[in-house]
Amino acid sequence: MRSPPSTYQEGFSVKKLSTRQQGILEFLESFIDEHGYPPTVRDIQHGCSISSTSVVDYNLRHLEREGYINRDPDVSRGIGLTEGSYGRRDNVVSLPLLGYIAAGTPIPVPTAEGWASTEPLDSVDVPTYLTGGRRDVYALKVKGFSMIDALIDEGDVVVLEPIRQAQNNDMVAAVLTDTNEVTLKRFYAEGSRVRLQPANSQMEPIYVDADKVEVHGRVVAVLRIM
Amino acid sequence: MRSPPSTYQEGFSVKKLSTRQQGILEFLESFIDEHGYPPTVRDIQHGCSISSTSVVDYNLRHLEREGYINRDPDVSRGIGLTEGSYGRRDNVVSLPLLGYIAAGTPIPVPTAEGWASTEPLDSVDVPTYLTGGRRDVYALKVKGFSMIDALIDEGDVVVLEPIRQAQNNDMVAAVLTDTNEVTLKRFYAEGSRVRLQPANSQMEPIYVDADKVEVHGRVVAVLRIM
DNA sequence: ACACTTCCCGCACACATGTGCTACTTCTAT
DNA sequence: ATAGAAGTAGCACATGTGTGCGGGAAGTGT
Repeated sequence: MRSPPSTYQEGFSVKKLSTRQQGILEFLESFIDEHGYPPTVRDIQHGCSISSTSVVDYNLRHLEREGYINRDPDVSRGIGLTEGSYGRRDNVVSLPLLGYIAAGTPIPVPTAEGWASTEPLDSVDVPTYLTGGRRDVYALKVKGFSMIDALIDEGDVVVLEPIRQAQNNDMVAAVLTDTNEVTLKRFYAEGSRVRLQPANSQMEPIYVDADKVEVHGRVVAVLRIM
Repeated sequence: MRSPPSTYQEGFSVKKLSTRQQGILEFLESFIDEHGYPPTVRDIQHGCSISSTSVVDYNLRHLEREGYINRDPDVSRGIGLTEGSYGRRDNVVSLPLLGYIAAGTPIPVPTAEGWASTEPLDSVDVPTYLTGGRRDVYALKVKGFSMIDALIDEGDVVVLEPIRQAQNNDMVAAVLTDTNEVTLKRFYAEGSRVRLQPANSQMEPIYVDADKVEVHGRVVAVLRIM
């Protein structure tokens, strides 16, 4: 929200904003938040202790050129934050929390279809940049400590995109059909069998026949509250 | 969204809206959605094919009296939908992304005060349940792979609450003042010295004098995009 | 028919508000 | 130093915009 459009993933190519521009941006945000409509140039002037409307205009032009805001010319209060405020609900998506997943102590898979047809226990709001705009994404809560090897701890929430066919190196929720165990591992297809690789070199990979494994989803994000 | 505020419960007092008022309400909604700011009386006039501004005003008064909208008198575009559109961002908060943190390769701490006075590089929207409503929370991006032992991977974003005094077992961002290294570890006070404990039993803890350590923040959440 | 309410119309006043103009200050690089 | 760029200041003009006023049209009950 504070950065020009696309930069988040890459690191940040943020052109520096002057203190005043930063201040205007913050004022803009809180004003809209408080009033429900954008401020006028003079609102900004007084709110930011600026002595002239033209200075506000000058800096607003700057902010628009840098992509922080949109302006509608000749329209009173015609200022909008680019990613902001109004569209912000679009930056959050509510995911169904379908159940628990663990490695060591297997949890029975509710239905043959996996969690897909399960009633959600709860729901979690996550920012869209975590899901990358994918559809039908769901969340599972990690139970037990046996998946520390995958950098995932008890209580973590994993966000999964439902897939049937994994690519190598994907971290997947896989069901071993003969034992009905479900586990989070990295996936590697090796001929007729599949290697399920922990992330910790201290632990041994699991090898199973390809037809004994069902991939239910691929982990796209992890959330941990400590 | 279409029903008047509190009166609805009681039953009756719902005065029916005229077609025109219904239309104005819908126009209001779509206009705000499209432009990011409320319409003027004249915008409504043209948008709803009304021949006079006073008619719009008349109906707006009506809508306000019935509780469908709020108006700020003498303020251009000072119209707001009561239940609407604006107040639903309470479940997301925008945190400043203040910089990087790593264990192995120490990164110079910008100022003696830590990141507190640093210009944010970017910002990250996170759901409020991750911060637990704490104030002054900030985010750091993890650089380098040397913190896998703490279940934290390269590129993860850690959310920190600024604290000066850590409790045992807290995961903290700690600065070793003599080498100016900053690291994420679990914190244990042991007499006059401090043990900074990795989460991996394969790795040795760091022992330092208590006065050689500055705790800057406590990790309250971790985000990982895979 | 009558009064009465609700709703509509056109207009115009007063102020709100975006923007252009000119001049001045501060910063920055040569 | 010095020139150019970036930022600040004050003002004024044209237009945007909320609101009030007199009056008309349409429904409603008696």
